[in-house]
Amino acid sequence: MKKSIRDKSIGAQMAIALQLMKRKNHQAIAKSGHKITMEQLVVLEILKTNGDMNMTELSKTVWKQNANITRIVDKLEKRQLVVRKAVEGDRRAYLVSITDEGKLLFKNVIPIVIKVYKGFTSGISKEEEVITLRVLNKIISHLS
Amino acid sequence: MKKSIRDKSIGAQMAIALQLMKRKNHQAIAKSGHKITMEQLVVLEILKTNGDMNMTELSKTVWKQNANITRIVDKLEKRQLVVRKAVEGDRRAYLVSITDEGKLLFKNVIPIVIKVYKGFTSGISKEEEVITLRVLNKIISHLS
DNA sequence: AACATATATTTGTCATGTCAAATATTAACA
DNA sequence: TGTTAATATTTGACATGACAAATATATGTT
Repeated sequence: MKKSIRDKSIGAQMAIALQLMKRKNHQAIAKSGHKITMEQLVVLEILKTNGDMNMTELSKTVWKQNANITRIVDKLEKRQLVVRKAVEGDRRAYLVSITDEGKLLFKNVIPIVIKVYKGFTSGISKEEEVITLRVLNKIISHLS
Repeated sequence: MKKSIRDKSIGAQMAIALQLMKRKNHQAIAKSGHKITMEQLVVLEILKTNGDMNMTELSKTVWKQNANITRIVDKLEKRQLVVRKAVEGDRRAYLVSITDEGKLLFKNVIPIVIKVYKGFTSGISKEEEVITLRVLNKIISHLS
């Protein structure tokens, strides 16, 4: 058997699995008539559970770069799912805050994503899940 | 503990790990003075190990959509790392073929990627690796 | 042969990712 | 206090991802 960067390495399989996963989620969400990307949904969730945040906190929490968060928040704000609120005492920063509309959309879409998730993780034992998470977290800590 | 689509789910951690991994690879390659993306590198490898392929075969092999492969091959061809060769008997298709220059670049870049890979997968036991691969492959098969 | 259908590939549009550079504002220090 | 350094955020240029529609050519059927 030939070794390769693709063939059966954790990195390679992760890339494939993630891509399929995102595609499936996008499709399920679109089919439901909603219009939001997974990335946007994650930002909504973070704001919903953690409360208002500035851009830097937000980008750290979602592990994305500031530039990307800027654009995601732009789109969410255009649809009034979040708002930027001035921070007194620092005119460089502001807080991003989820709106009621944002919360509602999140509430409607999240069951779709959960259903998809359950679908493709079925048949994975508790032990397998624990070990896989441990491995993923090791990788993350090595990389960050 | 609150459950969430991000918090500690395999999907969420995969997304983070993969992103960091790709970033690290890009950085290491750039630092070495070479100029190629991981996606392009994977296409080169596939062509190198599997021989010439048409676009449809190529996209299936790398699990990407045709549209994306078209653009990746465009860029590789512009740098003469691959060439498109006519297929006799079917003027719709052609074969994509890696050039000597492409092989050389691949040979030079691959050690960098392997080194990065070893770095972030260190401390993962054989058993953990096997189980993680099994889980990833289950997910892939559920999704495809 | 003529027309409909299937296959192979590309193109357009938009969302996200990377990096580097630009802005704006605040903090620090000589 | 004035200049420099640090922070917070955005913008620009480019690569990739998704989907749908457009092209071109082959194939199948009547």
